[in-house]
Amino acid sequence: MLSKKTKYGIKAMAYIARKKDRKPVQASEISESENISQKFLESILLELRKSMFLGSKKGKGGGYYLIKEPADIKMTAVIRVLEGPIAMVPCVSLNYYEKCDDCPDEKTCSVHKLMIQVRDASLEVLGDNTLQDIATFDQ
Amino acid sequence: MLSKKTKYGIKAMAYIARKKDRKPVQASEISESENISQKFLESILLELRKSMFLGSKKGKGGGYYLIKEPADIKMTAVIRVLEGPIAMVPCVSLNYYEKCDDCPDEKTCSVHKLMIQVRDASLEVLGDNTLQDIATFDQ
DNA sequence: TTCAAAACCTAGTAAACCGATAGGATATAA
DNA sequence: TTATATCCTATCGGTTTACTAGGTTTTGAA
Repeated sequence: MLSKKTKYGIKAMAYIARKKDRKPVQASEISESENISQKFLESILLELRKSMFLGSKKGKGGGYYLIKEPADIKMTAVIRVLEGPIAMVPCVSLNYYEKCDDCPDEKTCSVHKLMIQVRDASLEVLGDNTLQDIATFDQ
Repeated sequence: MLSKKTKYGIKAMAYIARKKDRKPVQASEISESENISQKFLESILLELRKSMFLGSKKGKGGGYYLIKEPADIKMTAVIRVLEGPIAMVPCVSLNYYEKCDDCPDEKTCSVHKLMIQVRDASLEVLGDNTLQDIATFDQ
């Protein structure tokens, strides 16, 4: 299951991407428009800024803005930062690999075998989609 | 992330499927061979029996056995019973659908759009794989 | 120079979930 | 009758989740 944090984070980035001008967007505006608790959203936007997806400006007229073009932001990257591994099992994760305690041999593990396939399928979808793709309504 | 429950459940079913004869397999044997806490495994096997994947026999020489052929058990079914929805967001789930509180319109939701694709990709993999496929070592 | 608006930071917290464990009751084959 | 196995209920410590509270700091504009 996707956490609310990740869900809200994606929605927020999509909201910012949808704005034609590149002026900073305030957390309060996103919070209202997307029905997200403002304080919670603030912490998420902060994290996205620290992960170099967003820039920010303090004070009046400040807010958050995209650093890169929406078409250059892969959803794999966003999800990895907010949610963590894309794989459903650590022993199959490319970026967060961890050996299972119980499993003596990954090569003969039935779960491993299956989850590799699921990972690859998810990776393909999430790697193909950019923020641009999901932010736009048309098509 | 896949829960240990699901992981253990799949491993246990694969273990049972791998046995050539169809004699009941004891929880203790699976627990030892697959390094799973016996009590925890018991509860999982029980659940799998109640969900009509396994049959059981009590007393000496008892244990658990498959009701259907491994080739007829799709991994989608197993995962749905043990883990719940395959979709990463309830609003995209086929079997466990739930509307999001925050989302006024699914058709214009960027997360929805993306997660539909992920769901379909996962569904294809898990629907193609049967217990037979993942239990066998060869290939 | 003051004020208000915004991001930024730290801490806490209630509730749910997870991965077990405990302690038996019940059924069955030998 | 006994050992063996499933079956059942309850509990529990730890972690995570989804926030909330209560501020500090920076900045633009009046």
